[in-house]
Amino acid sequence: SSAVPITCGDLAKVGQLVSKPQQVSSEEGINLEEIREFAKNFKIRRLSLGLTQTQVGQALTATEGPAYSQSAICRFEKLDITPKSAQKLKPVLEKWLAEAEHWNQKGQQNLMEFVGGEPSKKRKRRTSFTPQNALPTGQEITEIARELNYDREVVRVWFCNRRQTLKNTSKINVFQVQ
Amino acid sequence: SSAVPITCGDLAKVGQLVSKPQQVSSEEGINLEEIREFAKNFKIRRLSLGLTQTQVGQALTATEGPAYSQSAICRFEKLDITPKSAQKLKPVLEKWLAEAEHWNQKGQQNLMEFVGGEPSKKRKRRTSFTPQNALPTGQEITEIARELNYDREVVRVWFCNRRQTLKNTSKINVFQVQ
DNA sequence: AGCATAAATAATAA
DNA sequence: TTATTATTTATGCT
Repeated sequence: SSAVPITCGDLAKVGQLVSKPQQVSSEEGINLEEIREFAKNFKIRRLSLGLTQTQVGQALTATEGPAYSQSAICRFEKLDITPKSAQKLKPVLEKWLAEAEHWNQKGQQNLMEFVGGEPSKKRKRRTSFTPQNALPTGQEITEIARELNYDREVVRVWFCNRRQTLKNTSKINVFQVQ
Repeated sequence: SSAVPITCGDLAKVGQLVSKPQQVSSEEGINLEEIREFAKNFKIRRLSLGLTQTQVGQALTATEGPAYSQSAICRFEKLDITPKSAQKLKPVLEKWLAEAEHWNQKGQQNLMEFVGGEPSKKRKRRTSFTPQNALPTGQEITEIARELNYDREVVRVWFCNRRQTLKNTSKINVFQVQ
């Protein structure tokens, strides 16, 4: 049988390409294996610093030129990104992370300042729902799921997330008590 | 004024005690600083293996005697646990993690077998909520509004706007269940 | 001592 | 990228 040509255009992602025999993108001289290695390490180092993808994105947006979304960081870590984009992003992340680690050496407080987050940002207190504004009971969820023809778990999570969205956007906290 | 005695009984947690001057629990000879160090490292090593607290808990439950809940692992990592409990849990976690790392060396597959998770467990496909015209009914809106303790009109308009947006952008009008 | 689930985080459909 | 769904972590409760 004839060999199937491997299309290696702009649309293929690093994660898909890296497992192929030739690990160096010939045309552009991009070392995919190196990128994979870095991506894996980046995640571990990020977590070691206790940073979220969102924090990294926001900090990069503030210091580097263009905007870096949480999704972008996520996609880089998962290698769900084209070699060209990865090649461009890698040095930016590398430099930033090294600097972040440098500040962390000098103390957690310095890192947080560097990242630009509120140093005292505390987890929101868990809300206790009163009977008046309680989430739908298990039975009600089941019923709604049936009526909407959705999986019960999907509906449960939807209510969970929906409440969060509403809480975040409305100035009035309809769900009682912080 | 008289000195306030620091109560250091069974109810105080490692995280609270470790910042105090005396870092060795005198009565029981527990080195709190060592536990803190280990807890921090444990988390990083766990994440490096790509494991969740739930996975660790379940695996421990399967191999070691008693049950270890996700909450238990979480509380250990956050040091929200009494010195006595921490002291008891530490060697168990240490031994297990070392073994997990050993298997991971031999390949990701081996680790997953050791952990006991389904190797092919894939993230659930993201559900596309595409409300068709008939959904939700007036009664359902009333119910949802009541459950969320929101004004009915607010909810109705929200769905109206949402449908409108979706109608403009989506081709299919069928409720899709993934 | 752990369950239920709220809050936070990661992943992804569009 | 944005908006928002799914997953993971943290915690109120008893």
